[in-house]
Parts: sequence; structure tokens; C-alpha cells
Amino acid sequence: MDGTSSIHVLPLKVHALVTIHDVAREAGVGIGTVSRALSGNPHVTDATRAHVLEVAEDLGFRPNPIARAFSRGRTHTLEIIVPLFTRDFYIEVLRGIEEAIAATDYTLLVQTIERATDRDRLIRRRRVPGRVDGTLLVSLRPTRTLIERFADAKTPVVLADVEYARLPGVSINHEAAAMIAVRHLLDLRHRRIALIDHPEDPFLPVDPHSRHRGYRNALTAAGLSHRLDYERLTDDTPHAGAAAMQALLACPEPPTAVFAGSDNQAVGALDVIRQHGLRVPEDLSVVGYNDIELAPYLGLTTMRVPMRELGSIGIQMLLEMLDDPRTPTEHRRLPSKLVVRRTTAAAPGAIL
Amino acid sequence: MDGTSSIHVLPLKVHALVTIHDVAREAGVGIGTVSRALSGNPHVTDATRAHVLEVAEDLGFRPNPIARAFSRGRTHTLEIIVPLFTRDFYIEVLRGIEEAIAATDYTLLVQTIERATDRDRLIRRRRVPGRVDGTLLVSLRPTRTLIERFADAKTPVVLADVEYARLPGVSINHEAAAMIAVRHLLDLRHRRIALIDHPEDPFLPVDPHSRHRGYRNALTAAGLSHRLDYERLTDDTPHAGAAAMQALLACPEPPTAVFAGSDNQAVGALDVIRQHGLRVPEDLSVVGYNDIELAPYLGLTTMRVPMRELGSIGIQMLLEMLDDPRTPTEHRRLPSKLVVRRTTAAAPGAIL
DNA sequence: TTGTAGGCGTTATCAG
DNA sequence: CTGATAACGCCTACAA
Repeated sequence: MDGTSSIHVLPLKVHALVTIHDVAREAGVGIGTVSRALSGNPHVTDATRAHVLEVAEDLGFRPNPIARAFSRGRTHTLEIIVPLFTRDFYIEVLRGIEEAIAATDYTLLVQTIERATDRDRLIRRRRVPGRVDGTLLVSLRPTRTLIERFADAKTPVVLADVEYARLPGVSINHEAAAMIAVRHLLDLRHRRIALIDHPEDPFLPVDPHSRHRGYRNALTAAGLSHRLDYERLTDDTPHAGAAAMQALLACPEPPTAVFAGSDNQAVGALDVIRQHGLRVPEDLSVVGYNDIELAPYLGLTTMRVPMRELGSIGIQMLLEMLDDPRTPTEHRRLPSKLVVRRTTAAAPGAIL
Repeated sequence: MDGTSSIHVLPLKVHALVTIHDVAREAGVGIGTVSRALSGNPHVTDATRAHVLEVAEDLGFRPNPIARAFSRGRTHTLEIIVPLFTRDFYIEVLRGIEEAIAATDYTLLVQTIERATDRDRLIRRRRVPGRVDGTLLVSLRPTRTLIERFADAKTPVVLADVEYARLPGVSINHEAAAMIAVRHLLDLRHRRIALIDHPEDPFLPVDPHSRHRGYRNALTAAGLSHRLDYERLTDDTPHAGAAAMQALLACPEPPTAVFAGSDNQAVGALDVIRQHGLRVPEDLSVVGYNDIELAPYLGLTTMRVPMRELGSIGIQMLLEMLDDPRTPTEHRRLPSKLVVRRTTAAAPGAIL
């Protein structure tokens, strides 16, 4: 470094790098005292503290966070690992996260995953362990590699929107929610009820999942049996929802009602129904899932899923574990609520 | 949960904290050599490097990123500051960011800002300078505090979706895009064209903005004058869009067409139009903005805005600046494209 | 209460 | 090419 280079006079206040030593020298005290004064250590006179703080302020001292993290062994950073497939869902979760973290001075390290192949590769390449104090894993079943990583780092993990082993977490009771949705259709005298859904973990396409179970259970409870041609498991996109609906309408005996595992899929389905000249809800009822921000304006009957809470509660749990490592690991399951709007009505010809 | 079920659990490899010293001792070399071998420094024999790497692997050595950052003065982390208001837009930007960063081993520190008051306060509380190598500021006009912070940290900044001073950045040519949208309506013989829009920077509500200018310019170019009761500046939510539409329909001379500054606002407007028993596009045309994932399935005519590119190009610029600090600061402006679907048609009574 | 010294894990700078 | 050794900025015993 060239210490003699001419200094530019910028219109902004630019502080040269000021360290704790500079403050100590300027304040006429030792660096220990400065450190204590700044970190709220009680073993300092109020007078010295005030003086040190003032000098620090004057010098424009900013503690170097990396040095601090290095020394303390804690980074004050939380890692969020989240697939970014369906916008609405994850954005809501992220909002919940932000909400919970706003009051703290933790910082977020966000790892977004777009492709299944990214999963471990990406996680391994970016050397995150040691850089974060804890991790919130959203909608992702932890792989073995991940679990080892957490074990190595001795860093707490919380799962959001997933239940796995005995790891602490918070998730939606999808099974119960699906039952409520289907029961709503049954109450409207629908008997031919189809399912358009997607795997819970976007990387495990063949995952048998709980909404699917809830759907079948509700049918069984009503004395109906499920039919495979009514069950369409595909991607969580409006496009895939549309394709699934296309297939359902091509069935020899098309359904009179559809329960979709996401509002995105539902919107795709609704578009296809409209294109076929069918009316909603007169000819066909549709129930969505999530209750995205647009749902009220589309008149979509759907399940209101506590997406934000997934994030905020997840972070709260993580913060608790950070605060007290002996916090018992628990798993919380959140309920959803049906919101009836304009896409569901009595089955054609039915009298309620 | 059934605690008695025996799960087949493979033993997890748990590594104690292994440092470069352990590797050095085990490999019978000095720590300098280990460091060089691991960081790709050419001044090592292939043989020693291979040996060191093998020992490191055996010991399960993971370089401590914080120590590395501390020593190198670079963190390999990029900061993203983004308001988390309207879902779709920012998520798309985030995807672009992820896309650009996927090939690198940079990590993302994300700061979301929910309220205007958060702006500087939050930025100040979370001690980020020193923890990141560069910053991408999305949709936020930098405040003086922020600019000072960047100057202090001597860290590069790139603006996305904003143009400000001579800072490097990438943004949408909103003015040109608005002109295209309005011209489309003019071509359909609409003369009473209203605007529902929102500020570009969500924290500067009275910001005169470029879409607004484009709207007026297009009218002027067609020999029309703008009328204040047709210009509704509000929040970027479907709710606000609905309220604005409500007001427009209450005008003594309601518009026959509406250009909305976001698809979210457009969807809210469409709902109100429908509730008033009016048909789209027969009675009223609507053009949205962004082209969100659902837009095709709602039949929404809209402007396709390169949201992803905002993120990916922004990050590319940042990476270039990091790579070579003398990179000339430029500002790129991206074009948008009209996508005509089913919400626009000839003005009532017009013959094309 | 306060100052001093040692250490955190790596990188970088020297001699050899 | 390699091995000591000195930073890096902060925290924290320990001693005064």
C-alpha cells in the first residue's frame, strides 16, 4: 500500500479505517477499556465509557464485524435456504422471516435454489458453515450431506414447511387442510372431485405427501373411493395446473370439482376451464390453496395457509435455540382456514 | 410421533474443528505450504500439493471462512438491499441475481426493508460494511447516509431499477415502456385513457416518475391533454388498484381504457370493473405492467418487463467492478415489450 | 477499574 | 519450493 498517495477531497465524509487502537490512543486508555466500553461490559466507569464513546464517535470508529465475528466465534448471521420456485409462497415465508428478524440485529444469508442439482453442490461450494450462527431450511427435506454439515458446524437448524426426523421445525398440517377443502366440496354435493397437486418438496417429485392423503381420507370418510385418473401430481406452476385440467376434462367422466394444491395451479386450471366454454362455479367448482394476495381479486375459493408464520415462527425458534442451546426441540404444526369466494358452488343438478 | 419405530441411521461423520495447523502437522509440512496448496498458489510442488490435499481431505478440514475473510479483507459476499413490498417483481429480480451468482461462489447477504423508517436505521444497525464486498441496491434511491456508507467501506455499489447520480446501474426504461402501452390503447381508438400507478421507489411516494411521464408524452403526441382525475398514484397492491379503479368509474366521464403500473394493480382494477357489471375488453380495456407468471392465465395484456435481467445484469456489473475496480461506471437501460392478450380491444363504438 | 498480552485461523512476507 | 513469523481487529483472561 502506498501511504503517501494524495488524498482526495470528496464531498462526503470518508473515514479512514479506524481501529480500536486509534480510539484507545486518542482517548488515552487501553484497548481493553475501549472494547469494554463499546460492548457494554459493566466493568468500566461511566465517565470513561462516555469519554471513549465520544472519541469513537469523533473518529468515526466502526467496529469491524468480521474481526468481531472471528474473535467471538459468532457472526450474528442466520442462513436461509429456500427454493425459489413458486413466487408467492416463498415470498410470504420470506416476509415472515424478515418480520421476525426486524427487531433483532441479525443479518440474513440467503441461499436460493433453482434446480434440484443445485441442492448439495451449491451448498457445498459456498463455504457457509462458520459464517452463520444457525440455519432455517424452507420447504426442503434435509439431505444427508446437509445434516452432516450442520452437525459439523454444531449450528442449530430449524425446518420450515417440512417435517423430518426429530429436527425442530414448523409446518402446515396439509393433511387436515386438504380434508377441509375436500369436505367443503362434498358439502356442496360434489361426488366427482379431482385433485391437482404438486410435491411438497420440489426436489422429491415422487414424494407421497400429506395433502394427497387428506384428499383421499376425506373421500373415504364420505364413502367414496378415489380414482387414479382424478389425481394429477405435477409441478407447482399455472402451466402445469392448466395441463392437468386439460387432462381431467378429457376423462370419460370429467369431475365436477377440483381441489388444487396451490393457487397458481388453480389459476391455470381456471383458464383451461374457461377456454372450454365451461362456467365456474356453475359447471365446475375449484378450490385453491395458499390464498395468495391476488386470490380475493380473482374470487378464488381457497385455503388460507399461514405462510408468513412459517417464516416468523421458524426464525423465533432459531433465535430461541441460539439464545439457549438447551431449548427442547419441538415441532409445531399450524392449521389452515377455508376462505369461500366465487369459484365454488353446488354440484350441477344438486339441491342443497 | 411414534418413538418406538427403529429408524436405520447411518453414523454421521462428525468432524472436530480441524485447522490448517492440524493438516500441517499431519502432513509433515509448514502451515504456509498448506495454505498455498489449498488456495491454488502455484509455488508448491504438485507432489506436496497432492499430499496436503489428501491429508486435508482425510482430516475433514474445512477452511474457516471468517478467518479467511478476516485475513484477506474480502468476504466473498454480496449485499442485496431490497424492499419486499410487491412480491412478483422483487422475486424475479432475486431470481436473476441467483442466476448470475450461481456460477460463482459468492454468497448473498439480503437486507429487506419493509418500512420507510427502516431505511437508514436498519442499514445502520446491522453492521454490514466490512462484511460484504459489494452491494446491489434494488429499487431504492440511495440516501446520503447510504452513499456515505459505501464511500466509507470503499465498496462498489450497483443500482438496479433506479437511476441516480452517476452511480453505475441497470434499469428499465419505464418512460418508453409506458409510451408503448398507451400508444397501444391509442391505436385501438381509445381517447379516454386513465393511469393507475405507483412510485418507482416505494419510499418516495411523491416521486415524479418516468412511467407517468411516458403516459403523458404518449397522450400529448396524440394531440390529447392529460387530465388529473385520470391519474391515480397509489400503492403497488391489488387493493390499491381496486380503490383507484373505483374512483375512476365514479368520474363524470369515466375512461374507456386504463394503463396500470403493475399487474397487481391491474388485477385489482379488473375485479372492480367486473363487480360493476362492465365487460373487459368490450366496455373497458386494461393494460398491466410486468407480465407476472399468472398474467397469461388471466389473459392480461401487459408490458413484459425484464425483471430477471435487472438482477442478473446488476450482479454481473458488480462482479466486474470487483474483478477490476477501474471498470468504467455505466448505466444500462433495458427495453420492455408489449404482450397483447384479452384485456384490450377497440374503444367502444370505434371502428378500426 | 484498567492496561497488557495472548489467541482466534488464514494469508502474506520474508529468509533459507 | 518451503518454513517460520508477523500481521488482520477484536475480545478476554490475567495481572496490576
